[in-house]
Parts: sequence; C-alpha cells; structure tokens
Amino acid sequence: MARMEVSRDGNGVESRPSRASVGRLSLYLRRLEDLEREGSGTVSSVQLGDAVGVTDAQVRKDLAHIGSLGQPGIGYPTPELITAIRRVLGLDREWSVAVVGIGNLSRALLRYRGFPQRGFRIVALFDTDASKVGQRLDGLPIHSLDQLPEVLAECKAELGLVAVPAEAAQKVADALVAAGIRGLLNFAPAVLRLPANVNLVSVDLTVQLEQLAFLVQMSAD
Amino acid sequence: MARMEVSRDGNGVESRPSRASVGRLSLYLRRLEDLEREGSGTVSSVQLGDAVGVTDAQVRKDLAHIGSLGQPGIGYPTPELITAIRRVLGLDREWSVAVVGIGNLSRALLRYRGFPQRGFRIVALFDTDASKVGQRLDGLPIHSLDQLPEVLAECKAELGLVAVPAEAAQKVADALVAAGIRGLLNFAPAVLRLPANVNLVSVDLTVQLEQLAFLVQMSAD
DNA sequence: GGATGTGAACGACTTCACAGCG
DNA sequence: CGCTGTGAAGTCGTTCACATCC
Repeated sequence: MARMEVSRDGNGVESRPSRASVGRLSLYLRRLEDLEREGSGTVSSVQLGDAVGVTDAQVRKDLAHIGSLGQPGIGYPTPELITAIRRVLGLDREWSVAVVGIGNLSRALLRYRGFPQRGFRIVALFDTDASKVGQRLDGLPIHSLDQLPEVLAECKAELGLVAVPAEAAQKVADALVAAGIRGLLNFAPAVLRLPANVNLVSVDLTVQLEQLAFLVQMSAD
Repeated sequence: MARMEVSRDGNGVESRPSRASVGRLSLYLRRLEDLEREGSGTVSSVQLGDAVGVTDAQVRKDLAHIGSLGQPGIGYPTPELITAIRRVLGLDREWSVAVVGIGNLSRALLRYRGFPQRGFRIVALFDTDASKVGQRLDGLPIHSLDQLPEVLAECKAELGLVAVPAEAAQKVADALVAAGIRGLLNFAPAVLRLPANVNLVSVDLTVQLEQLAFLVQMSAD
C-alpha cells in the first residue's frame, strides 16, 4: 500500500479521522459493500454522499483521511476503497466480544447478523441470574459473573458488551477492565468511569428517545 | 456580537440548546432525580459535571440555555432544575409511541422501565410475521402492518420506533410518516429518508461497535 | 469564600471554491 | 468535461477567565 503514516509533529499529511468521521466511514462501507455486490467498480463522492445523507465535499474530506485513492474524473475504485476503510476501522481482523447480561437486548444482539459479518465474534456470555447460568444460547454457555476472570483469561475477549441494569453496570465494567478488556460497548443507562486505556462507547436508549422528544417538540411550530 | 436570535418569551436571550447539549441534559436530569431522592436541595455545576463526565463550564453553558436558575455562591435548586430540564426536553407531557417489528430488541424496549418513567407510553405494536399478529405482548395486541393506518389513526401515536430488518426499514418509515407520525427512532442499520417535518434519531448498533473497534485499534500502544 | 453567567479565545468540524488531473 | 484533493472561510461547540452576585 501507500506509506506508514503516523502524523508528523505539526503538519502531518494525513490526520486521523475524527470521531464523527468514523461513524460516516461505517455508513460508506455498508453502502460500498452493496455497490460491489451490484457490480459497480467505481463510486463518486456525490453517489456516496447521497446514499448516506451528507455532502460530496464531506465524503471527500472523510476519504482523504485514509489516503488518496480517488481518481479525478473517475471516482473511487470500490474494492480498494472497501479494503482501505476496513483497515482504518480495524475491521481487517476479528474481534472477540464478551457479553454480560443476557436479557432481550443481548439476545437481539446475538441474533443480529451484522456483527459476525463484520468480524465481531461473540465468545462468552455472563449473567448473575442463577436460572440462566448453565443454559446455552446459540451454542454458547452462560457463565456466572464470578467466573468472568477465568473464562475471559482463556477466551481472551477484547471487547465487552454491557447489557445489565444501571445499578450493576459500573461493577460489571470494573470486572471486565480487571480481566483485561480493551473496549466497552455500554447499553446500561449509566455513566461509566473507566481507566484512560479502556475505550468506551455508550448507547443510552433513554437519551436517544429524549433527543427525539426534544426535536419533535422543537419542530412543533 | 449581539445578533438577533429568535427567543421564546420575554426574558432575555435564550438560544436553544444544541443537539449535543440535549444529550447531556438527559444525563443531568437522571442524576438530578437521584440527587432529589437523596434529599439534596441544591447542586453545583462541579457536582453535575463530575457525575456526567464533563467540565463545570460545560454544565453551566448547558444550563444557561434553559434560563438562569443558578444562584451564585449556592448552586442550582434541584427541584426547579428538574422541572426546567423536563420542560425543555419535552418531558412535561406524555408521548405515545408505536413500535414496528416485534423481535428481541422491541421486547427489550417494552420491558425497559426507563421509558414509562419518563412519560413514553407504548400504544401500538406491529409486525409482518403472521405468527405474531394477533398475539399479545405486555397487554398490547400485535397488529399486522397493513392495519397501521387505521390503528394509528385511532391511537394517535406521535413517535415511531423502527425495529425491523434493514430491507424493510424505509417502507415502514414511509408508512409511519403517511400515518402522521412526528418522529422516528430507528434501529435498523439503514439510512432513512424522511420529509423535513419528521424528526429522526438513529441508533445504528453496527456503527457503534465499529466506532469501538476503531478506538481500540487507535489506542493500541 | 463559593459558585454562577458569559464574552472571548480556542479548537473541531463542515462547507466553499477552485486548481489540477484523468 | 467530470471529479478529486485541499487550502480557506465559515460554523459550531467547548474551554478559559473573570466580573458578578449570594
């Protein structure tokens, strides 16, 4: 490929994508995979922008972060772009995920085909509920929470998915961190406190619904 | 730079909270409700900031959007602040919600106590699956999708929750919009296209998980 | 003293506009 | 000509610093 890029002090040529940009890269990637299936060899920034709901300039800026693949007058070569985005997002490898809290939400996530498709492999399940411990779900045994250190030491999950009630969330997060997890996807309606070397993405459904209520109220002329 | 801003009523210049700010207001509100339960009559911006993980200046800016309730040297009166935030977010009323796509995700949301607590009432369920139609879930009957116009005309749901596969999402969204819905919370991994007068909040789990993968990969020391 | 409210500086992200290449 | 890549300008949001008030 191109070059080893770690931004030089001051004026690096390629800055790393911003957080917002990363979200859009995911969306581009999804669209690109569809396009490739449809046999489209190249895409323009306008096409991608339309599909994702952003301007063409925004698309070009986002894609500039990952190197210059575009050909003036032509567009971007679909397969190369897919590979490049996958690499930037860290999807050119497998990620193993541990899930804590086996309720309806976790079941929904386990059944969701998008995850394995993108290289996320769920490798361990945990719950405190004694009636669930020992059962199997999609071929995986449900472990008790206090088995977490041993089980995680063995299966080496890098990501943790927290789907427990708010009261239990911090405790669970701490246990996962202690077991060496590198990142958490939190669904509990709670603000988690983690050491700086552990990454966190939170999906707070109440907050999202309240955002919507706010927007609707605002747009009530 | 005193630009003419559109402000509601008489007292002073209140700009509306930004989107990001609204998310934080939700978090403040949750914390404030806890504090009130604990009997705390006033809060400082430092306390709130610590609880939510933002700076005190950020808290003050956010709260300034909703009027000046704070008392220098004292802090903010908890109950008044709660009321004010509720009003700004549109939580001083009930919202009726229709849910389309009755899978594990919807079941998780139906069971989630945070929603009714905040005034979100689920009033109708829809699914295409003939084996589900006619069944009841938490006391509510599951309707077929083509009953959507009639049922929604009667129960007057203002918000729609889309929890169907990506392929069906746009069609469902269109149906909800046609039925007069004012806002959508979308869980399908798809970019929806809606008329400007219908609000949209999307929760794309794949995107979130990919964000996490990116962050973890980036922080690989 | 302790805490708010807020201009001003700062930084991050987006849009614009256009040079330049295929 | 169409489309990319990118400085420049613009916009938005956050942090700072401090006057102000209890």
